[in-house]
This record gives sequence, structure tokens and C-alpha cells, in this order.
Amino acid sequence: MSLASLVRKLEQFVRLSPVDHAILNRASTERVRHFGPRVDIVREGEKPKDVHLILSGWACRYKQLEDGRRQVVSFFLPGDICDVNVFILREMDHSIGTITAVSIADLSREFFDRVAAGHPRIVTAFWWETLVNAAIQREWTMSLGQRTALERMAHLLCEIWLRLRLAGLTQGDSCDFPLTQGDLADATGLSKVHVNRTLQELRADGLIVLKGKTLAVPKLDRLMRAALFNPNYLHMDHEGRQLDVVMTPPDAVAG
Amino acid sequence: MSLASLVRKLEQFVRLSPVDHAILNRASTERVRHFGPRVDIVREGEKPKDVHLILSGWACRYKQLEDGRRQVVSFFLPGDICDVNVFILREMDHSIGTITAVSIADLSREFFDRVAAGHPRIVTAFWWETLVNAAIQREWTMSLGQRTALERMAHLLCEIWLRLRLAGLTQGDSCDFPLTQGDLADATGLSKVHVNRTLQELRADGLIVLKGKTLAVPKLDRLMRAALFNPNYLHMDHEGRQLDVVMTPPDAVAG
DNA sequence: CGTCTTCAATAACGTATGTTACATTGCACA
DNA sequence: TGTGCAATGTAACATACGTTATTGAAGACG
Repeated sequence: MSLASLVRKLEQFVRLSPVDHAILNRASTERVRHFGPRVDIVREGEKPKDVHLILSGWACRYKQLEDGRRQVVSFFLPGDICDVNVFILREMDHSIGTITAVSIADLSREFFDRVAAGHPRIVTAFWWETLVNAAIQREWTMSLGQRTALERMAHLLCEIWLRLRLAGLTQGDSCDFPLTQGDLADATGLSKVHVNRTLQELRADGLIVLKGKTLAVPKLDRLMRAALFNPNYLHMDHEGRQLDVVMTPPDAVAG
Repeated sequence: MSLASLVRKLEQFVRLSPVDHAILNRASTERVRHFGPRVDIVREGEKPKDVHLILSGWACRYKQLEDGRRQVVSFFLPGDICDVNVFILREMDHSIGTITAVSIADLSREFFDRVAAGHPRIVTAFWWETLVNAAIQREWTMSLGQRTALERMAHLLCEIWLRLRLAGLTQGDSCDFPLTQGDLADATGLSKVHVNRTLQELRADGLIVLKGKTLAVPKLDRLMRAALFNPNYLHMDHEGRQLDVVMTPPDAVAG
């Protein structure tokens, strides 16, 4: 229930002024809404009104075919923004649903107009957010088109792990992980049964420890190798600055 | 070798002023480059400098895994812009290569700054372009995750067809189609052999006529149904305005 | 403290799509 | 006007993953 994750994330990329902070702080406390787990926030076909900032909890974007086949096309973690400026479109082409209980702040068109008019650093930060989200979507395309079930699952776990880490939501080598195997199936395009098989294999290889609603990644670099994971698409760095967020200590490399 | 397709496309969505036209016209004639077919315009890992506007020809974005597996993640048709504001990122996470001979205009950071400062209609139009590209990428995720080979191929052909139509590049029910079966394989995540099988099936069903470098779609609505194609994600309409670009005459529906 | 429901686990079997191999067509260029 | 290479087409065979079904564990809820 805070915008700490958003600010932490954006500041990896752009330095925001005290005024910028104040603007974001006000926007994220003005119109806050709460949802239970497994409910829709927005439905395909609706007219988009506000932009949603995830303050806490996990959500996802999904699309469905007439016959019910469902694809999760992205996950939203705390600090994520659901489509800067969507309101210029006439209708939503996808739905947004919660995974866990979720709090969001609704950001209005006026807010974005104000930002555009007078807060260039935030504009840049929002463009960064937009471009990274596009890159993530491309990488999902890559995963679904080319990676095997094992690589694909490993890749998804790496991505979520790094994004959580950037948002400051990991503890040591573990993190909250509320996705069910059904969620993972919808996101990876695999059947639930095969998701199960794949997770077993990752467990057997010692790449993940997944139990209850907690995920641990004891050897991130090994999981990354299994996934053919190249972190460049997350753009977690900026001119001159190099985040070591994607690096693991050298001694872990041996494993 | 013109920006007609871009303007035609953007004006479906926003009305641009004569000054806007002049701005775009100047930007698209200042720094033009030409490429042969099957060459790279930009390579993964490079520092993005300019934004590229496709004036003529077909290109694609692609990513490659260390072991050579290749995925085309999107196609660029005339009038398409390759990532508004990419230059804020430190390095490219994908490559851009040509399919046919291609002419592009390089749009500088200064151009976008000028647009942001004084041409709100163009800003809106560029946001529309950005949001639609994101929606297309999501739909590819859907296709790769849930659609069968046949549906997926049909869907891709529908999408390209409608985008070409919006750019004013179709003639009657046919259009130029320079993609090889290898290109289609890289884009759909199928093997070349299965692409061939799938095209044969679409031909046998009378849904497409594909020969040489020409594609004809005699019954778009039937192809759309085979693809489970819902055109909403292309957002080819705007408040009050309804494009009939996606509709076929009623008599075609019967087929 | 049981009872319901969801989630996870596992097995047996089916199939859409991949792979390898080779023949054919078509077109660029000498 | 051949001649060579890329693109297309087809067949036989292999496999990664899907489907259906059943069981057990784990939370949710009265």
C-alpha cells in the first residue's frame, strides 16, 4: 500500500526531484481502490478511463478467445503502471485481473497532462516504463515462440524474480510467490500438467525451491543459464550507472 | 519512398493541422537512408540513436538465442515507426532487419523534443502508435500461447492485411507479400515444414491465394473466423468515428 | 473439527508439430 | 539461355507436450 516500489524502480533510471516525488506521492494517495484476490479490475471492451498504478499485490493482463482459451500476457507487480495514456484508446483490448488482493491508485488524464506540461523527469521515467514493458512483451513472444517448456518456465521465474528485486520485494534469495500452477500455465501457454512436470524438473535440478506461496532461487545464475536469460531487455541500468541487481556473487557461479 | 502511409494511418486517429503535416514532412525527408533486402538496420547491443520511420519496404524486429534460434517479434510496414523515444535506453534488446529493400527516415531526439514541446496532436498520434504496437505484441503473445498453427498463421495474415489496408497498400483483395515461408516460420514459432503444411491447408480451404510475392484474401471474414481474429486490438477507430476498414460486404459473409 | 473446494501430483495415452531428407520449382545473374 | 542458389513442396518418422483421469494435500469456512 505504498508507492515506494514505483519510486525505487523509476529512480534506478532517472533522478527525480523533491517536487517530482511530491507529485507522484499526491497522485498515488488521492484515489486509491482495493480489490480482493481473483477479481477483474478492468474488462476487455470497456472504455479505459484512468491509468492504474499497482500499490500492492499481484495482478495480470489476460486475453481470452471465444472458446475460453485464456492467455496471461503480462504480470503486474507492485510499482507497475498499467499502460501510460491508455485513455486515448476507445476500448480495452484485454482484461486486467487480480491474483492476490490488490490496491491501486487511479491516475487521471489530467495527472498525465500536468506531468507532460511541467515535469520532464517524470515524463522520461514514464517513457522508460513504457519501453521496458514493450521489451518484456517482446521477450514473452520470444519465449513462447522459441523456448522449450523448461527454458520458458525458468525464464519467467527469472524475470519475475528480477522485477521483484528491483521493486525491493525480495528477501535474501526468496520472495512471495502467489501464482498457482494454473496461472503459470496461462502465462507460458503450457498445460497445467506440463507446468507441474516442468516445475518438478526445475526442483530436481536444484534451480528453484517452490513451496506454499514462497519461491526461493538459490542459484540465480544457474536458473538464468537454464532459461537462456539475457537481462538486457529489462533495461535496469542507465548511462554510466550499472546496476548489479542482476549479478550474483562469484562464488555462486561455480554451483 | 513517402510518408503518405504514416500520415494516412495517423489521421485515421487524430486530425493533424497543416503545420503538423509540414513538421512530419520535413522530418521524413531530412535524413533518409536506403537498405538492400535481408540486411540489418540495427543490431542488438547497439546504442539506440535515432527513431526509424519506414518510408517504403518491409522490415522486422527479431531476437536470437545464443544457439541460433530466431524469433521475429514484429513486422514493420511502410508508415511504421520503430519505437518512439527508444534513444532513452542504453542499448537495443533486439535487432531490426530488412525483408525487402527499405527506405527509412531517421528521426532525432531533437525532433521528438520539438514535437513534445509544441505539437500536441502529433504527440497524441505517437502515443496511439505506441499503444497499438504494444497491443499487437500482446496479440502475438496470445497467438503463440493459445492459437493452433492454422489459427496462428491465419491471424498473422489477417493482421498484416489490415495494417497494409490502413496504410493504403492493398489493391482490391490482394497485396504485395514479400515474406518467405522461412520468415513466417520465424514469426509464428513454427517449423518451415509446418508453415508449408499450414499454408496448403489455408489454400485448400480457399481462404488465401498466395503465389509468388502476392497474397490475395478473397474472403477476409472467413479468414478472420478461421483465425479467431478480433480486430479491436488494432484500435483502428476513434471516438465517434468507426472505420469500416475491417468490414467486408455482407454478401461475402455467406461464403 | 470436519467438510468443501482448490491446488498439486502422477500416470497412461493421444496428437500437433518438429526433424531429416530429398525432389521440384522459380528466379537472379552470367 | 543456361545455371546455380534460394524457396517451395512432400514424405516418413520422432517427440515434446496435451488430455483425461484419479489421488492426495492443503487451505477456507462454517
